[in-house]
Amino acid sequence: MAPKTDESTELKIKEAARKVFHSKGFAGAKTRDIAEEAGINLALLNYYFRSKQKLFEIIMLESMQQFMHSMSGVFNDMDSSFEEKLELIAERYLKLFSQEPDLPIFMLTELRQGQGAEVIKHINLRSILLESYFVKQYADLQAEGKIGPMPFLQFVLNLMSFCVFPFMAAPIIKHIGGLKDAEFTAMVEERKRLIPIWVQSMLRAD
Amino acid sequence: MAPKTDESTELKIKEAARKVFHSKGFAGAKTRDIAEEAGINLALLNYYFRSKQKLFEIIMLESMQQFMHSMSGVFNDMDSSFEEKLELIAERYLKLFSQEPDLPIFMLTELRQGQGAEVIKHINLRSILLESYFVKQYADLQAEGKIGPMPFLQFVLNLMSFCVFPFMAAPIIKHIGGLKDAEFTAMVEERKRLIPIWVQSMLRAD
DNA sequence: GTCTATAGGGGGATAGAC
DNA sequence: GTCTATCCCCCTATAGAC
Repeated sequence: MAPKTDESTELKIKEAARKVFHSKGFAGAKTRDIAEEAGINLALLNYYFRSKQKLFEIIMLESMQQFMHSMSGVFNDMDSSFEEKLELIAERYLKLFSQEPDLPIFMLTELRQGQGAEVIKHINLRSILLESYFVKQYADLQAEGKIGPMPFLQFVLNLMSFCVFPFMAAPIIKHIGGLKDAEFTAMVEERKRLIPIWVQSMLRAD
Repeated sequence: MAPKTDESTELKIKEAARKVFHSKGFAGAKTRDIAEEAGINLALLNYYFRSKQKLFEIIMLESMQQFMHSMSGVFNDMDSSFEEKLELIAERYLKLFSQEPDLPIFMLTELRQGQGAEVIKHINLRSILLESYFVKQYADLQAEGKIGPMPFLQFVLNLMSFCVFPFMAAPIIKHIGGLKDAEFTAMVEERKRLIPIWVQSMLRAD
């Protein structure tokens, strides 16, 4: 076993903070919960990250980057077609959210309340999305008349909602559908295949 | 000015609690905020509703019922066709969420954390949805081969996500799209028209 | 019913020993 | 760098006057 260095402790705390913040949100998370989850003392948390607020901002920023990193790679890949990108996006996001099921609702909740509202400004989300190669491919297809006139914003909104919503609504879905975890996973798996098909049919609809 | 009766005060408090809980969630909401919002003293809140927890459960239950009341009426209407129901659902939900933009994320967040998890069991969501006339119409259309084999659960999931997601992601959407409130409203308005079209095209896709 | 005042506890942060 | 002990504020809830 390696000796406990600064960095390993810092990582343990961040990992614990991520878990607790994601599942309980900023207001619901207690620094004592985080310390316990990390297997360290409360005082040590403040030694590494001056305050709960600072720690939160780091977690929030990294969560956001994790979210976007999955995206930007695909969005700017010059070697994949538009159709292939649809498959890649569904594949990647559903996989990410299967591993981090609390991530979507955490981010949307905190962005809407005061806590994360600042973070969004420090990130060039807009340019990543609207100046990507994906947008160009979309515009080209529209110019060629191969897809309908749906505004890109509506299109991305729909694509994202297909990926994100099942995880946000997971408790209700399991309850209504009477699904066990394995069946829920199977449903998500099926969506990986269907989302690109659905999206394409919508693009040709109006 | 009418004299302040019991009921008017109780209503004022509930109204204030709804606002504060919806925007901040259970953990983030402070009883002092609610009292101030209601224009009454903190002690009075506990006089009417023994505790924050009890008050929350009432708000949660009523929010859920509000959500489902919009739904069940349409779902069991014998006089409207399947296609008409799609239009009614989009129309009603987008209108509801335009008035109560915090409602979706509030409910999904609280259902996923401990607070609202119990409430879901006291409501026959499952029967309302899965035993509705809407389901029967869906099954009939499938039997006649007029729509594809998409499982009803996936279908409802998609329909709901179309309505709900724009409001949950509103801050990001406004930021990315550079939309002012009026433009956001216009986008939602356009979705009222487009959602039924999109859904129908998906149903014929696979 | 409605208020003021306050008890009681929980949670964030720090002092200081090791 | 890590711990124990503790401060202190804020929040929920109640006691008691009106």
